[in-house]
Parts: sequence; C-alpha cells; structure tokens
Amino acid sequence: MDSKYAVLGKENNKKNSNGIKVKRIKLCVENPSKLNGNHVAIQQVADQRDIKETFVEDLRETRKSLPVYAVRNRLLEEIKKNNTMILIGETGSGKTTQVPQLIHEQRLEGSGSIAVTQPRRVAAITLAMRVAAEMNTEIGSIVGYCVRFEDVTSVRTKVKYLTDGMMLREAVADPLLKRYSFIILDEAHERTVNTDVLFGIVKLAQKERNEKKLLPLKVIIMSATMDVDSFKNYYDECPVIYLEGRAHPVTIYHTKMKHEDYQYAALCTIFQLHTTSPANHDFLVFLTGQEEIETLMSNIKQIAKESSGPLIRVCPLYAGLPAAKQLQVWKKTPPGMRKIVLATNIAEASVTIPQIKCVIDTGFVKERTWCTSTGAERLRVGPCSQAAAWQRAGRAGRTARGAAYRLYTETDFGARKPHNVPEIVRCPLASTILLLIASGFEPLTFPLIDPPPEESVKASLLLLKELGAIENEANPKLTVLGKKMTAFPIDPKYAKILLSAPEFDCLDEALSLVAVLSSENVFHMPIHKREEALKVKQKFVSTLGDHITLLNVFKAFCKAPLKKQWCKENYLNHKNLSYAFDVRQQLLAICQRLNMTVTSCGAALDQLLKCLLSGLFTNCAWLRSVVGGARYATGSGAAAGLHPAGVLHSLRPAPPALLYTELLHTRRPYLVTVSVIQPQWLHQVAPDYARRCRATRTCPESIFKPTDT
DNA sequence: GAGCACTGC
Repeated sequence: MDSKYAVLGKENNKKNSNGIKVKRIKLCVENPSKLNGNHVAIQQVADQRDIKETFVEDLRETRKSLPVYAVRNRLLEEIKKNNTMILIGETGSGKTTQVPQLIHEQRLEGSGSIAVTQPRRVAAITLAMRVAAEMNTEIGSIVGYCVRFEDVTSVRTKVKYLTDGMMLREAVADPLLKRYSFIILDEAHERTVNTDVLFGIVKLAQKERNEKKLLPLKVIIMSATMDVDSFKNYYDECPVIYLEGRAHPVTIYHTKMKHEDYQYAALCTIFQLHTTSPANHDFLVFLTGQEEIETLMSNIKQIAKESSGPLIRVCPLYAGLPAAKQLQVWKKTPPGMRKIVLATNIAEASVTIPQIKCVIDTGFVKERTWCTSTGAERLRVGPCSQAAAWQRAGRAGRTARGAAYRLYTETDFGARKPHNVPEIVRCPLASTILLLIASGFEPLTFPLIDPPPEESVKASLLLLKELGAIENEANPKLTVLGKKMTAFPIDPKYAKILLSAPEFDCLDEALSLVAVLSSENVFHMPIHKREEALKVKQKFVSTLGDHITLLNVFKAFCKAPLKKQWCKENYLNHKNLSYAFDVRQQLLAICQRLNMTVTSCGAALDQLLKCLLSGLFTNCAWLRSVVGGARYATGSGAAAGLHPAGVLHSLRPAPPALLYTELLHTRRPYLVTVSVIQPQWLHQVAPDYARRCRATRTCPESIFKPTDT
C-alpha cells in the first residue's frame, strides 16, 4: 500500500506511559435540595450517561503528568499579569481541567468565581465531575455545572462549568457578569454562534467593569490550534501561550492521485488496509451523512464475505442513530475481529472512540448554509477545512501511535481554507439578536470577530419587528411582547406561538408542539424496515398535516407507560421525544411564571393551526403547479416541493395553501413539516405581513377574501 | 421520493 501514498510525518510529543493505577470512585450529591436551580437531576443524568461511577486513574499522579502541570508557575504568573490571554493547547494538555484548579488553589478569584464555558452540555457535566473528583469534593459544592434543565451549583461554587448558551442567558440578567472574576471560554476554535457572541460580551464587560472600578474581570480564551492572529487582534494584542499536547504521533498519508468518487476510494482504502493491518487495529472513516454511511456499510459487508483478512464488525455512527445503536461503537470486539466505524463529523469533536489506530478521511463534510432573502437553508456536501482534517487525523492518536489516510492529494489539502467558516456568518440570527437587545447591546455595532453579512442582520431585525418583538428596526427597543419572548429559550417564532396561544385557547397543545419542533426528528426510519415503519406511522397521521401528526405522536408518547419499549415498537426516537418532554416542562414553567392560562382547544385543531401561523406567518406557501408533483411558492418567492417524508406528500388534491416549518434545500428545495391552512387566515393573523405580501405579489389575492370556512 | 453537527431560565 505504500506505493499509493506519500508520507507526511507529523510527529507529536513523546508518549507518556507511567504505570497508572486504576481505582473506582463514586460521585454523589450531599443534599440536592439545598442546591439552587429548579431541578437538581444529578442522579438522572448519571443514569442517562453511565457516569454515576467512573473509572479514574490515580488522580494526583495523572495531574502531575499533564503538560500544563509542568508549566504551572509560569502560567500563573501570566494569569496574574494579564487581564486577557489566549491559551493554545492540544487535546490532552489538561488545560480545561487544570487551569481553573490552579487559579482556585491560589485563590486568585477572590470574592468572585471562575466560569468555564463549553459548547456542549455533556462536556460541561463530565468536566465538572472530573474536576470535583480531582479536588476531592462533592459535585455541586466548590465545583459545579450549569446546563439546560440542570443547575448543579450552590452559593459555595467557585469553579463552574457551563454551556456557552447558559452563559449568554446569564448575560441577559447581568451583562457585566459581576459574579465572576474569571471567565474562561473553552473550545474557542469551534467558533459557535454562542462563543462568538460571548467573546464580545466579556470584552465589553471587562472594559466597563474597569471604567466603573468594579471587581476586575480576567478572561482566558482556550483553544486547540486556531486562527491566533484574528483573536490576538480582537483582544488588543494580548499574550498567547502555547501548551504541549499529549497526543500520540499520527502519520499522515495523502493520495498521489485525485479521486473522482470518494466513497469508492474509501471502500478501496478500507480493504487495502484491512488485508495488511493487524486485526486489533480499529478504523474510523469520516463520511458526510446517514445515507452514505448505510450504503458503504452494506458494501463493506458484501465484500467482506469474499475478502481475506480478519473478521469485521461495521459500526455506523451519526447523530440521528438511536442511542442504543450508537453504543455498539464503544463495545470491544473479540480478539481477531476488526472494528470499522463509519461516522459523520459527530466523531470529529463531540464523541471520542478509543482504540482507533487508523483514520480514513474522505475530506468531505455536509454543511448548512442560510439564504437571507428566502429564508431557505441548504445542506451541501463540500470539502472540509484544513483544521477539520487535522482534527480528524488526531482521532487516530488518542491511545497510541496511529495513521491517517486522506483520500485527497497534498496539493488539494493545501488549497483548502485553513479554518471552518464561523457559524455566525452563515446562520439565521433572530434569536441571537433578540438576546443581544435584551442584554442592552446595540446589535448593529456589537463587536464581533467576524461580523455576519449586513443583509443577514437586517433580515433578522425585520423578522423581529414583524413578530412584534421590537418597535422598529433602526432603533431596536424591546416591546412588552419582545421582553416576554426573551424569557423562552427557543426560536423567537416559537416564543411568539406560545405567547399567542392563550388567545386561541390552545396553550396546552402549543406547548407540546413547540417542544417537539424544538427537538430533532422523532421518526426513525431504518433503511431495511422502512415499509414497516411507515405502516406504524399511519396510526398517528392527520390529514391536516405534519404538525398535528407530531402532536398525536407526542400525546401518545406521554401516555405510554413503558416509553423506551413503546418507541422501539413504533419506530420513534426515544432520546428526541424525551428531550421534547423535558423542553415542554421547562416551557410550561415559564408560561406559568408569566401568568398564562393553560387551556386546550380539544378537537378545534383549526385554533392550533392559526396559533402556529401567528409565529410562522412568514412561512406560508401557495400552490403553483401540480404537474410532476405539487410545486409551491413561498412568501419570499422561493419555489419548493413537499418533502417526501411529510404526510401531505401523497395527499390529493394538493392543498392550495400551506404553513411550513422549514425550507430546506438538499437534493432539491423542500418544504419540511407542513400543515394545511385556509388562505384567509394569513390576513386575519398577520395583517401587516399579508399587506406586504400583496404589495410584492408573493401571495394570491384570495387571502383577502372575507369568507372563511 | 428522502436530513451534517451543536445548543438554550
């Protein structure tokens, strides 16, 4: 196989192998009811994630072996000296667990506390547990975490791990973040919308606290390799400190020739390596989506029957896969059997699979982009960035030396963009802008490292105005309604639906529906059992459309006594439905705090659909043609068909007017999650918007006819 | 005729 690949060595640091003792430790909460927050669900989380009992190496020894430990004194000096610094360290440097402890050991936080933000909740929880164990303290006391649905902190908490979304929520109540003396923004290289906004919030808070002679705020930006120059520039040339990693060396191979078909190239490479590598070398293949993974999986199984080499176990891994099936990935294979994991970029950062010796990187990724003028989102397969490729390669060096096979040439690699495009420049911004306004910031001048396109900001401000959240776009001030909308941790359109629901006597149903819409797809359609899954789905289907169908599913789920079993029988995703259940609880609590009356519309489902329209009025589509399948035009003038997974796809005759949740361009533009509406409703529910549509001729004149049926 | 990944008082 060597002939096919050119070697580009990337030697990292020496392996660190000291005799590590293993002991079992137990994590517990001393008295959950004493802690603040509405639900302390440590037990529940532990059960869910199997981290109630964790194997942890001899903690003290491990700490000392971390690269960050060796430079701790120098690091502390820098932390004392600078108000802002950037800390670059590869996986395994120990920065995220050790730096907060170093600060706390010296009591540098004084009367304030130390916040460490994470893009993912699981990371925030496990890091807090890990650090609490290292400090030999109960989780929720000195060390705690705060994520959606769970606040495991107390007045004594000095080191707090939280999601960046949670930190943003705190900034609404207190833009100066006065309770913290240190804010550590971790995983900065991921450039999520929330982290990007936090960069600005801490920068402004730091400045203002300084001017007002309040407790100073120290900021530490932590990251793996990243675009240091733009960060340094943004933070007024603050110092940058580099930490050694502790990953094992990974040898990188590029192909010498360009491949036309990366899926075929992946298949060839897998079997080339399979026949030459020892059986205990597990493979990780990066692909772009579920369909690709399933196709490659059946191809591998087919070829494996006639191939020499060890036995193979193929494990798919993508976010939509039910949790029970994801677990296969972590199950050890018997001796003499090779594990081949076929994953989307979920395996790039969110999930770590041990024992991977060999990474096969197709070099492609599925990316979501947003069109500001039509509101359409597009899923497009394209080349991944250099940073993503390094991240993927690094997955082969977690436990021992490994290799990464890139299915593209070195020239191709060099021509790629060095970093991922920050999310904030390519996603809808209404909820972010609403949050900024609620925190007292000026959305048009708020300092961002990479400002989003102006038309994107303007489109979001227009939407907020039409939803009634702000008075006008030029001088965005929250209305009474807008203020209430900020209380909900959901898309402003959905918040509007809930806030209008009492008017339509359907808050009970609206809560359930918004909760389900805020979650991922609840239907699970395995490729081989599609017929059966579709048959089972029929019992939930409403001819009014997908929304009522989803409501039927959710209601049945709530009533089912054995939920996991019930979901399995009905081809539904238990994880996503449970999530929706939790979201509903949370939204209900907020509604009750706002003194909203929860009533049910019963069989009058028209009421519920009108209510949906009060938030989603910009998402109307009108039938334009029925030749070769129904074609619709949206209020913004985009043309789209019905998504084949929806219940209205096969309904005849095609409804003249629809309400859609999402306009998504995959192979073609599709309206996803749609319901039938009466054309006149738009004028009744959103008269201003309807008039604007009439002026731009994007809706039919029939919506202004006074009759209603 | 078919959906990348995260997240939220």
